[in-house]
Amino acid sequence: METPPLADVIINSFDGYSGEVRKAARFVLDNPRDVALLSMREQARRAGVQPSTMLRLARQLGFEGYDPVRDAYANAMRNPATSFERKARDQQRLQNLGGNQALAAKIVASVTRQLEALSAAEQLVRLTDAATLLARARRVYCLGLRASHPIAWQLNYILSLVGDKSVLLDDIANTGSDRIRFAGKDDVLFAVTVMPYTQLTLDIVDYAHKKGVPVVALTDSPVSPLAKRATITIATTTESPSFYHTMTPAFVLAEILAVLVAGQGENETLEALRQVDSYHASLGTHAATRPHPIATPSKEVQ
Amino acid sequence: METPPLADVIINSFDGYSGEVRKAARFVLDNPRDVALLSMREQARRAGVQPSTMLRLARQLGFEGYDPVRDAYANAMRNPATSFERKARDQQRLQNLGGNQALAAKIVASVTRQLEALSAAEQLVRLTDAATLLARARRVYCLGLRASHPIAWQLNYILSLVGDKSVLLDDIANTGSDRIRFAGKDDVLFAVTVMPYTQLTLDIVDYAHKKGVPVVALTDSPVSPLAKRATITIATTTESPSFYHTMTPAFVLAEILAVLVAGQGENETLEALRQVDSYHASLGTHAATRPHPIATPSKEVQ
DNA sequence: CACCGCTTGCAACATTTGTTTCACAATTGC
DNA sequence: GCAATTGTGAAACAAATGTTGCAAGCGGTG
Repeated sequence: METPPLADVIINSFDGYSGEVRKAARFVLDNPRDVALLSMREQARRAGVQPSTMLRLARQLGFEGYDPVRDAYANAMRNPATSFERKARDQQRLQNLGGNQALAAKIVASVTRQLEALSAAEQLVRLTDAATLLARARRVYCLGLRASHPIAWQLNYILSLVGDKSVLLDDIANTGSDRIRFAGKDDVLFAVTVMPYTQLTLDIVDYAHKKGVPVVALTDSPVSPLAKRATITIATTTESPSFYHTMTPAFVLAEILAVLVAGQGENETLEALRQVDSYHASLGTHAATRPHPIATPSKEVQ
Repeated sequence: METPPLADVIINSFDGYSGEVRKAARFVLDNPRDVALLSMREQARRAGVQPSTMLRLARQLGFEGYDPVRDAYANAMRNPATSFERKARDQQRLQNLGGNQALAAKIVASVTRQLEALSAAEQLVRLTDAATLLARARRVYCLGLRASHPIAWQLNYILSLVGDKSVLLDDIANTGSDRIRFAGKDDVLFAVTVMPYTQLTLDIVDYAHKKGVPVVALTDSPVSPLAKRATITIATTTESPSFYHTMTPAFVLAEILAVLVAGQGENETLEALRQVDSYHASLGTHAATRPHPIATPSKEVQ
């Protein structure tokens, strides 16, 4: 809460208030957090004012009652990162939009907020730890079924660009997980699942865990069933304003993880990327948007 | 609130809890701020749990009632360094730590910025227009190869939850695109590719376009080769501080698109979701975190 | 099968909440 | 000085809150 929501408004019209209302306003200005955390009556008590006075203040600020005021302060505390003004602006725009566009905007806003949370220090530490573990592994087994498939696939895909040590545990004819048999202590199993947890994923993780294979878990909670078996657990959220949960935060995490792992490869990574390029050039995989993609292959790899 | 007050305690004894209490504990873990800001009953509602269960959780944690718990969380919110200081501190820490964490943070920041741009007005219009087109289509063909696979797959997956009109143009033995032969004017082809554009994707889009099949293109530029053939083009960025471009913005767009399309299904969507649930219940696809998932199947679908 | 302990949902409880109402006091204008 | 307006305090209200107690349900044991 960089600048408390109503601070400006209150300060401007403060002189217009009288006696008791000023006391109430002072309290709000001085204890913005308490506005959200305490009941109105309790605030009145601490401000040395009657409950009615609190209400009068709220009304003078243009609100229906005191709850809207508390909500405003509560929201400011919920996501300290984004400023109140911006939120207000977004809110404003939301109301001007149609239902579908509003929903779309809401989802974007929600996901954005969740992404911001990913850069918390502990998360970064976990990520880099996991990256190190994966980078040192002889083989990386990627496992993500159903809704978690894109995440596991993405990690495997990027890792496959820079080497051949990644194995995607997915295949037709129900043989997808068979290769986990060859995993050992020197390998790592990267497993993804979120609520409702896919039973097969848990089973495979269980199997690997019993065999002593280190597990990097990407899931939705530190108390997820995956976390129990995991050496390192990366937790993220999946909440969304829509009927379907979002896998986007997990998706970025996988991308970042992959990039970090690849980065530890140094020279081998560069060499591999060069090979990928010439390979695809030979096969004509990509449309030729220009003569030949030679320089800085890094940015061009798909 | 860097580490929420009771997080450790809850995580440690989580396995000892049972059923409903776990749900309550999950909520507390996932929404620490709401613990302080909302009434217990409201939290119970959001956690999908009886108020009594919240109380039982509090008792199991060694508290007299639930208010002490809320107080603990409230205090944690009162004191913490202001977000500004915290940001500065995080920044500081980032520089002290390895370059890997800095890179991770940079990627997150970059993607976050790109996501914010997605809620621009025109984007939203394009999205909803595309959603309407897809919703009205008899059949939706999803096409995304190589790096674009997760995006096409995700759209197809979500659409498959709520109906059977989506077809993923991907298969083994190089037969992935064969089914596009059956597409006509009443269908829609959803195609994804970004630089460097996959030749095969362009070819298939070309084929469909010539047959009069409307095309919704998700790509990285309004002048991408895809855009030329498209009825509606949704453009996004793929830039990333790392060697590998990010597919995350495209991924959210696909998720949102899917949700919007599903939303236009109304009753059929709800019915389909119920079916998905009972189907998976019969097969035991998901781990049973509780006796039986009855109410509000919507949130539980994976 | 009956029994057990344990968990879960429900309805009821006394408080506390935000709000309304109204009488009284203070202030203002004439 | 008096009337009118405004500000204040206290009591009363319905609604919502945290909490309690109990009955029904569950799975396992003898």
